[in-house]
Amino acid sequence: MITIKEIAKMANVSSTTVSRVLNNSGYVSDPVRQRILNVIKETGYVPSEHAKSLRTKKTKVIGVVLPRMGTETSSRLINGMSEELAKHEYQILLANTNLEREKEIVYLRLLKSRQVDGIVLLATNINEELLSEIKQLNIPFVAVGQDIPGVSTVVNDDYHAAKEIIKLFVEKGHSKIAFIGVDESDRSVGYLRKQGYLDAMEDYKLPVEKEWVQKGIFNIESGYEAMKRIMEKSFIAPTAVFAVTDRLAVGAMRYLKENGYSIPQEMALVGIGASELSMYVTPSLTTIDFLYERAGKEVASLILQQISGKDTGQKKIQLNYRLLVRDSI
Amino acid sequence: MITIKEIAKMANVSSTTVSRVLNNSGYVSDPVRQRILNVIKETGYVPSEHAKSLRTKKTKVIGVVLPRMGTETSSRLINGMSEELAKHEYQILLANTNLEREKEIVYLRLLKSRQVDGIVLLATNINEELLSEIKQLNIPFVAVGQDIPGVSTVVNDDYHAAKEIIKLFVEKGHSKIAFIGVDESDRSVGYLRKQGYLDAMEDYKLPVEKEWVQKGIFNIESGYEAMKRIMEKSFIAPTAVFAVTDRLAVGAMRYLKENGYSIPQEMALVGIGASELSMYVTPSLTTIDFLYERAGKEVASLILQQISGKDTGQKKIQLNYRLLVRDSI
DNA sequence: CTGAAAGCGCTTACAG
DNA sequence: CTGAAAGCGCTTACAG
Repeated sequence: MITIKEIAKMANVSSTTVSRVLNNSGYVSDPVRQRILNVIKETGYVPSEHAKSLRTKKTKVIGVVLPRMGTETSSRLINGMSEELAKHEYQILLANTNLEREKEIVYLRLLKSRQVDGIVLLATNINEELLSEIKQLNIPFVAVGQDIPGVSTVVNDDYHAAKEIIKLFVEKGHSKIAFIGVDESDRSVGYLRKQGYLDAMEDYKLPVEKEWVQKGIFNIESGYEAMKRIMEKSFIAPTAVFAVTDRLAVGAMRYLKENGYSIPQEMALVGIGASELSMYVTPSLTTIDFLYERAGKEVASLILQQISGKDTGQKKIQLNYRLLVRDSI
Repeated sequence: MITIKEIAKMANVSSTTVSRVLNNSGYVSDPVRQRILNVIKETGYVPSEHAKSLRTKKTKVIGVVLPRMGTETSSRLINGMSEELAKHEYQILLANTNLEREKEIVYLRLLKSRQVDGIVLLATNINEELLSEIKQLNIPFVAVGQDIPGVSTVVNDDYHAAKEIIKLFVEKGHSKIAFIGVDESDRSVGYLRKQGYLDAMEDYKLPVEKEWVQKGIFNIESGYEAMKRIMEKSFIAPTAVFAVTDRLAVGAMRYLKENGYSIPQEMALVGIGASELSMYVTPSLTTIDFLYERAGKEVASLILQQISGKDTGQKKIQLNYRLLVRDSI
């Protein structure tokens, strides 16, 4: 590794001066600047960011803790973020927990030890330990996807999105509406979407049979199983199903098709997520698009604000959604 | 930021000793070690990786330059990589070019300036400038997806995968086989897959009508258009189509369905990629699964080997694929 | 078993 | 307009 000192020697100046041309700070005469620039080009010298960070206390890196790569949600979010961050010459240091919950805390610490300028957490759930870790982190921080008390967050409006779906069903004439959810320890997807469903049903004074409310995990197969339970166990068969994710909905759809139910005539179906899949299954799935790229940009702006110290305290941003009405209803 | 010095003072020892317990190196008496450990826990002290890197010249970070987040390919690759890297406590510093080609070089330099221990490039194409940049990078480096001369690479066996598909068609009794490709400046997807098609056709002494060979870009819409051109312009209609990506195949499928062709009876269809989509379109798409998670792990191992100096020079790894025969053929 | 000191590669007052 | 020197937070010979 070539250093600033060597460049200085080669250009017959002090490292101070080299530093000045590197950072465009202070005065440097034109001939000297040219000389230095030439040496830099010839040698292909790149200054060490570590030494720089050590002095300046800035790294231009944002740490991102995420549960899993490759879900459309995280991909879209990260795309949005990295686009916005790139404008300000920030980069992303990834910490992929691969759904191992304990790793969240480990990685938060690791990122801090790397002196990242800020941390973004794509949160799937919240627990006491995580919360207290976040508190004592004491660096710019934004949580996405879950509303964590005391910190800035960007969340979807899960509750109203769910209500909107029930409203759509009712407008289409449905009154027997089943529900496929996930565990409520996931506050956004599990709890809030379910609450939206239950509250909307109550608003419309519609009964909810116990068997209509089933739970899966985040994959297609469990949607299939949940739908199966609904159809096999219900005393009164529903005419519509709201699944809290597209994958669950697609699983439900597969069960229905395999068993000869026509969609949407015999059973209407709605998911959430606007996954690519939802558009290409047959019939195409009615779903809700949360604007994740947009969310990513918001997150980037938030954290950048905190870093620059312009932040006026804790912010809660709730993003809009779009209802995509397609053939499954 | 609390530093090692302050810890030392609080524990009434020198920073040397603190460093020793931090790194489990050298001798430290048990009582002293306990005292230091306690102070560290109380204060929540985390050592600065920058200062560390500056001294040790190691960062435990691998830079990854990728064209776009969120394609299944890159997601699966990164998942594979990050899993393997995590085992060795390495992290990933992301540089997302968002398909802007000039950024590749910019990011390679940036990553180097961040003293990453190695760089992985998910390459979409190669040009002279990029090549010479890679040459003078002079740090552990692995390219994925394109065979770049002079460096270690992990690539799919695009050529034989394409041949395999034609073989499958022939076995099913087809002889009039059309092709939807992409621009040949993409050596793997564009050139090699096309070459595989052409060579296989020649091997079987099958004619290739000029109109049967069409080109799209990497999206569904262009597959639709390409299929349309094939059907409208061909003097002799094909009975089978090989599209070089699943998205192109899905587009082609949509055109065929809209225009009343039954699949696979009137037209057989095969893609490449094993995208989630391919499984859930109707009919399900026959495709080739390149083992991307596996590729990610291989890449991680390769770069780790280079870093540890155990590398025995340039390596070329060609990954296996699986043919997934489904309903579209 | 423990510590003083040098040094990693930068930046930044300060002095001239 | 330019440079000498201190210092960022660590680690590591070296000495005791």
